[in-house]
Amino acid sequence: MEEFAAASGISRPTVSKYFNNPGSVRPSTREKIEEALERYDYRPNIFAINQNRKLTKNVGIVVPYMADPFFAEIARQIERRCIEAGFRPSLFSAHGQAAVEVEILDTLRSLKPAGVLLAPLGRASDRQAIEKFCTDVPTVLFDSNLEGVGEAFVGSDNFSFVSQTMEYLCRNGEAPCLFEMATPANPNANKRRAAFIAVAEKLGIEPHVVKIPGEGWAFEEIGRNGALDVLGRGGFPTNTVLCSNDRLAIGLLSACYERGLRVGRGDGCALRVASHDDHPFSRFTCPSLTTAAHDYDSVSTRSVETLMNLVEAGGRFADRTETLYPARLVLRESA
Amino acid sequence: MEEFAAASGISRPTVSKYFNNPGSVRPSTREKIEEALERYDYRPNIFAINQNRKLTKNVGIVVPYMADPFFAEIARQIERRCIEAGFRPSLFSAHGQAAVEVEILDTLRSLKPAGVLLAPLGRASDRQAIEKFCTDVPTVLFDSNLEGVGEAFVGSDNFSFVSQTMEYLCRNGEAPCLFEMATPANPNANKRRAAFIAVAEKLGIEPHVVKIPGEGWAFEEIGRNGALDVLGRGGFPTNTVLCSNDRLAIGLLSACYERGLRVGRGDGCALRVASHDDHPFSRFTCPSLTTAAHDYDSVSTRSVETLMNLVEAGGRFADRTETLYPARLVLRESA
DNA sequence: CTTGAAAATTTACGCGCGTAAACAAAAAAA
DNA sequence: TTTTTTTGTTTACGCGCGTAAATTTTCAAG
Repeated sequence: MEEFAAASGISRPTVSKYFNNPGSVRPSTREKIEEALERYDYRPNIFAINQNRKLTKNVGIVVPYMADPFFAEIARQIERRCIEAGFRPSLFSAHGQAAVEVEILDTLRSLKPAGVLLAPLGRASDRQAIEKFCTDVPTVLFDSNLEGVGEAFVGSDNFSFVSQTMEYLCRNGEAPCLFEMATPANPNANKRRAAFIAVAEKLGIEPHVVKIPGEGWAFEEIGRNGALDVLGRGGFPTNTVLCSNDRLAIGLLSACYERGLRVGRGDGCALRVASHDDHPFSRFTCPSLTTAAHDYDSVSTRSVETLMNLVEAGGRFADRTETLYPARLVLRESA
Repeated sequence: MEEFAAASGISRPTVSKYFNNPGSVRPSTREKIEEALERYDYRPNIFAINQNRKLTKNVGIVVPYMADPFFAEIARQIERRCIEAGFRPSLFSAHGQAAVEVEILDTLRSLKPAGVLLAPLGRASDRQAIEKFCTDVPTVLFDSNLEGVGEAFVGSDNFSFVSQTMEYLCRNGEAPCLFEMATPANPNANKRRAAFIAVAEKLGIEPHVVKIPGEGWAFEEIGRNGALDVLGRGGFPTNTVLCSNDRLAIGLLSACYERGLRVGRGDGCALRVASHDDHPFSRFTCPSLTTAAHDYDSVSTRSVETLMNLVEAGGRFADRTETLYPARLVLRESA
């Protein structure tokens, strides 16, 4: 930087100031620096920068399971918005394992990030470890909420998801039963079940819940095996099934196809199937899946905005806010 | 570190040596340090470390499209192996965009990584930018090869993929046509077409290639639209279709379902469909997809091994090696 | 033209560690 | 025990930058 400053005819501290915030120097000197920047391709050493700055421009993004395209997509959007905001995001996936999640938080700590956007594993998470982390590093939770943990939460309104799919299904046919994992990994699943029961009560229908066994994040496999089992034992209690999430539904549809059970809302169909999330592959299932879509855009935008505000506020909010976005019903062929 | 060294009763340079390589100090002093490490939870500052080390322990992992679970999975495996080897991997996705790929390489440069594992976008890549990068940073290419770029390549043997699926299909029914994008993003697609033609010649069958339009990485959508188009114009030239990759096949199966075309090898089936990659969702398509599986394990292991050797060799190999792993045929219901 | 604020410059320090050199101590070999 | 080798210690420097204080220059307003 010493040499580069000499070459541009500006003093090093001013050049340093420029790289911190190009707008903080006089336009004439800014031009001089940027001219020199085109002649020599100098770039400040990121390690030296981060060593001296009290607050780095790093942010961590942690998702529970990157092999789920839903998380890949939301991570992508969040990543870009962070870059646009002038930060350097680092992306991590817990790969469905709590131990890895803790490991990531440890790695993150040493990166001294200005803030972290964390979508926790949920039930499986080491809650204590995450709480501890959040007291050290300004953290915004997204997608999946851990009550009271982190400075804020941004996610989807599970009640909106379930009420929309249920009302649609009830309007056009038999009331649905809920198809879900017995011990869901994700807290959203619990909220969806609660919403299912509440909405059923409101609509005056009986809340059948079909619980299937399984652990981990191989939801398609779990959904498929569970559905094969249910179908083998006499089938579902209703001719309409509402899946807790799309990945379970993908497994269910695969099982129905294998059993020769026609899914859809037309004549000759034995079962209607709907779900939640609008997984990127839901358009390509057979039949295509009627589902409730996340507002990816709002969630990612708001998550990043919230984190930026948090950073500016010095890492703490007076009180923990929860922002929930409603679903958008996507009608396709399965129901 | 000064304080920690004092607390452990060892000099700072020795403690520094310990963190560089715990085995490089005498067992008795190692014990002392690790004892102190349990009392105080000291961790060296990563930025200060990287600033001073000539060679960092960082490695970059770059994939073309993280929302493809295939890449998410292989990235996961590579990531873990790097950690096991004592390195600090950073994961990046080009999200299908060449500009982002170049941006990533720029970011990577400033991380001064010991090495980089790069799965390039392929045809869309800015070849010059990548070549330039590879002269600056020791790089091993994986999954998709750019001839002559990087110090080594590790991937799958496309000929093995195609010959296995074709021989299987021809043994049990009509010879297949190849279903592929007109301008494939990935160089593997070109190798697979070449293999298709070569194997067809060997088997004495006519090499029908059905090319469909489309750009980008939304393969399912492209496959679906292409297939709908083909089916609308009188269908495929044969009753057996070999897709260039599973994601196209997922789109094709979706189109067939919509058109009421029964896919499979049994009676009453109009079409057999097979493919390549063994995409994580291929087990859950309707019908489940017969395909050729990558040897994930070997590719990821070998990629990391190769990079480690490269780093030890000082960043250059005498000659560029290409390691190809054969496919494993996975028989399911679609063919 | 004067005045005062805004912006640059000069000078200087320190971040937390790697690393080299010279030396002392401990362990292994003779 | 003595010699050799290995391992630690002491001392010292520098990496590339952020940042603070004191000073000077620049620019806009009066």
